[in-house]
This record gives sequence, structure tokens and C-alpha cells, in this order.
Amino acid sequence: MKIDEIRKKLIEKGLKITPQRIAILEAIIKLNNHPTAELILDYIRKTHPNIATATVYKVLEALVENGLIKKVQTERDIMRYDAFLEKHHHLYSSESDRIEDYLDDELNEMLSRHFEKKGIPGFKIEDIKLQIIGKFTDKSSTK
Amino acid sequence: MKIDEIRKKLIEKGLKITPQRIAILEAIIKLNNHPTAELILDYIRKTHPNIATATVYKVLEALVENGLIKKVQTERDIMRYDAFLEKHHHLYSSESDRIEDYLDDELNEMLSRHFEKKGIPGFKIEDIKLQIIGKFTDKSSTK
DNA sequence: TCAATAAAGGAGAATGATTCTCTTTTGATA
DNA sequence: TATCAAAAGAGAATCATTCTCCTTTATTGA
Ligand SMILES: [Mn+2]
Ligand SMILES: [Mn+2]
Ligand SMILES: [Zn+2]
Ligand SMILES: [Zn+2]
Repeated sequence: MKIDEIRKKLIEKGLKITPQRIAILEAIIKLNNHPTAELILDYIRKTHPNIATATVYKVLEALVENGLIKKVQTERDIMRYDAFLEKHHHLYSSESDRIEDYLDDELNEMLSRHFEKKGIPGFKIEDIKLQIIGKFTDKSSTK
Repeated sequence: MKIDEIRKKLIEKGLKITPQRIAILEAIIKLNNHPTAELILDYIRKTHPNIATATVYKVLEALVENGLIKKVQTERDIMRYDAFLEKHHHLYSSESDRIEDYLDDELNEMLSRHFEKKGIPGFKIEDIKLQIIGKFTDKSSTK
């Protein structure tokens, strides 16, 4: 997502285009792996040294409410943010708290078919998220 | 799970049997739907008026670490606890913050088969949890 | 271009769930 | 029944997040 796309999305949602909002969205995209508010703050302070903590939280909330980003929960008491908007699931290691995206259309179709056939009485499904918990085995972490 | 079962489990894990631990486990079981620490506290104070807040948190932590209960995350910044230990998934409504258990062996087998066939490079799967997000449509809540 | 103004940002205090520290009590063991 | 490590109690501390209040700014349309 480039700046122009970000601007367009903000306008679409009736949000004012501010340097802070653009910086925060860019930060999430750049930082990639589902950063915390604190990581975003640290990153942004390099170019916007005066941004307030509350601004970051308020912007994040506004972006979530307008569907420009998503919240991601983990086992820890710190919210994570995700600018990748295509339907996807997450690989998660509780040891390293690392989150990676997992895309699997075959899986999504399988789930759709399953729940279409076998509905859940008393419940209207809106979305299904898989938390795939385990350990990353690549070089950068044994966890 | 009855008191005797609880006692047995505590002994198995080398945990001392204390009135507080039994009360807290009983509370989670009795309260059922994935209570918060606060709800557990309120419930327990009826019979143990002097229990300390920190004790509840410490006991909950010990029970989680020893596999007697599980933590459940939601979109909110409050931990929920689950004494139902069989493999299951959760139905969740963000509006009401209600969590219900969802058991589906057919689904579990389907997922096992899928990931057995199609592994995830660089990742060793330990568990898969579905968060089924939507709205409850039964009498007790429209949410 | 500029004034009006609602929306957004800055600063720092407040909040609140959770954790920590320190002291006292208690369950398990022999 | 004494011993002692484990656990509980009390209350302060922590810290991610939210709130309040004031100032600044993006947008709009005259
Ligand atoms: Mn918190
Ligand atoms: Mn909190
Ligand atoms: Zn993601
Ligand atoms: Zn459950």
C-alpha cells in the first residue's frame, strides 16, 4: 500500500488526511509483523519526534473502526495491529510472541463448505479466524 | 468436575490443596461461560470474603501453568478463563463479549487431514484454535 | 486566498487489569 | 506436633491504554 492509496482510503472513509495518520499506517505496513502500539511509536518518533502516545492510540482506534487495519490478539496483554487486509489466518508462537500471516484459500473454502452444510444453531457466523499455534523452525528463531 | 476430582488433579500436579484453589476452580466451573478474574472474585467473596485479589490472579496463573484451566482471549483487554479442557473452539460475539464452546470432531479431523497433507514450511503446528465470530441468535441475547 | 469550524493532535493525568513485594499463614510431611 | 516451603493476604506498583482539556490543523466554501 502506497501513500496515495492510503490517502484515498482515508478520504473514502471521511477521515482527515494528517501526517500522523499517514505515518502510522506506513509504520504498520513497513514494520510488517503485526507491531504493537509501542513499536509503532518508536518507529514513528524517528520522523515525527513530537507525536503523542495518545495520538497513536487514537489513530489506531480510528483506523480499526474504519477497516483500514485490524487488531490481532495474542496470549499477552498487548494489542497488535495488522495492515494486511486480505482474509488470512495467523501462525503464532507463544514463546517468541511472533505472528506470521497464513493464507490458504483451499482451507477457507473447506471451512465455508463445512459450516454451510453444518450450521451452528443459535449462532450466525460472520467470520472464522484460525490461530495456528506452534513453533517457528526457520533460522531467525527456534521458537 | 467435582471437588474430589479437583483435589486429585491438584495433587497430581504437586500443588497444595488450599480452600482458595478449590474455590476458584469451582467458581470457574460453576460460572461456566469463561469468566473474568473479577467475576470469579465476586463469586468467591460470597463464601471466602477475605480472599485477596492477588491470590485469585496467582491461583489462576498456577492453574493455567499446570493445565487445569485455559486462558481465553477476546477483543477486550480482560483475560477470560476456561475450565473445559476437551479440545474445542469458541463462538464469540464482540458486541456482547459472550463466549460459547463449540465442539466439532468432524471439523477437527478435517483440519488434521488438511494440515497433515499440506504442512506449513518453517512451522511446527501444536494446536489449532478457531475463533468463530458472529452473533448469537437465541433468546438470551440478540448479539 | 482566507475565515470558520469541526476534527484531530499534544500533554500529561487517570484508569484498571494485572503483577509485585513483603509479611504472615498454612498444608504437607515425618 | 514441629518444621518449612509453598501459598495467601495486603496494598503498592506497573504499564498498556484511555481520558480530559487545551491547542492546532485540515477541510470547505465564500
Ligand atoms: Mn491490560
Ligand atoms: Mn490494562
Ligand atoms: Zn496478519
Ligand atoms: Zn471454552
